[in-house]
Amino acid sequence: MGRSPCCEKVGLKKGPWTPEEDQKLLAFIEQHGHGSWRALPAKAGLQRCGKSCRLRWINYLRPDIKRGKFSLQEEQTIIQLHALLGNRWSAIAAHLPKRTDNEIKNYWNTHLKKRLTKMGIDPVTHKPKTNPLGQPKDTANLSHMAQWESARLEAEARLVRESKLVSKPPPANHPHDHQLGLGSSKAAAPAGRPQCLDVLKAWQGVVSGMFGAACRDNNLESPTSTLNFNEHVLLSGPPAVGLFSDNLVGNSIPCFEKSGQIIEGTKDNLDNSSMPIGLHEMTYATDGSVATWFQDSFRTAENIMEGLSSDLMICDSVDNDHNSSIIINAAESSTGNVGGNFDQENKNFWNGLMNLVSASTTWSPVF
DNA sequence: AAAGTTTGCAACCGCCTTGAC
DNA sequence: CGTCAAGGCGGTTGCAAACTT
Repeated sequence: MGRSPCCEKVGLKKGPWTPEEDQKLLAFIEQHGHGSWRALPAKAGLQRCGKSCRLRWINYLRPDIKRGKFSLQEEQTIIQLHALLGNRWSAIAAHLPKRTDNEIKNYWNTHLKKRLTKMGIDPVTHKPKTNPLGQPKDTANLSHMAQWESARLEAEARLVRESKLVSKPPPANHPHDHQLGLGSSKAAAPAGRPQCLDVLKAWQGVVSGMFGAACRDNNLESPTSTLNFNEHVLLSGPPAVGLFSDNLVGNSIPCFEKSGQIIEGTKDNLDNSSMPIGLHEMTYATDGSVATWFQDSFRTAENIMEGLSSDLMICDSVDNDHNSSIIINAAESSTGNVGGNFDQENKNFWNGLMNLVSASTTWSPVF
């Protein structure tokens, strides 16, 4: 005994839609709206079940759909949200205007999941994969990943807490028009949970908590537990403090500006084996000895903290292949703790640095 | 050029939630 | 409160196109 079919399927067409069918459906909905999907096919003269019509409209025919390649920002958003929400595609789609849940799901399965796997990150847990001995494959990247993961868990806990306080959902922007975020219909929704929750904002709150007032006041875009710094633009607009790095596809490296003075940090500078940072020049290794560069950059940052507060860092990616988290690794280097845990001392350093930046500078990104 | 394999994605399937009664 | 229909969602499949051998 199986469940009875959702609609009478005898004689109904299945498979790819023809242009004629598309035209019929489009014309009918434009004229009458869809109303009841079950009743629509007969009215529109289609030999399809209502469910099929609905899917075709939602995923393909709607006029407000953006098709084609996903931008880097969209990719980042998907990965970030997936880290927070898991396979709640409709909730993820709610944060990506003009993209359908089906398209996002397909893109995840065919592109992003593979990319994370290639980077040694489990796309399900968003944690570094382990070898048969239970050790992470890439210990150098473990510490900050662990921290992201910690922040992610904190974000989820925060979501739950906040969800008990929020009662007024923001307007939905997705054609499915259902609850967002953790409100997915398949989620185990606790009583009083809001219908819509901006998980990215909640996440940003956690990140700002981690990185101090500078981040908190400057609307930083949030990293996820899954990715390294150099996949993120942790800056959204002036006044701001920036961490900037090259991304996976090797885009040119942004510069920073303070009081009209452009701080050079372009690819050309890097290619010339030096990276001017404010009044300080940070050298780096071109031969792949990134750790050395981290230490150098950290010393520079440390010097800044000790008295040169008028001008501040920030770092950049040296080598795409290393996918490294500059600041955290630099902080680790400061304590001889490279590859180890990002401990309280490092956190204190980081928070102090960011507070200093916040107090003394106003930076603007220059692209 | 042909055969085999992989990839990308549209569409389907079945389960779940919601709302009306 | 229970039942049922409809819609929504996520997992999976099927197939065409692209790629490799």
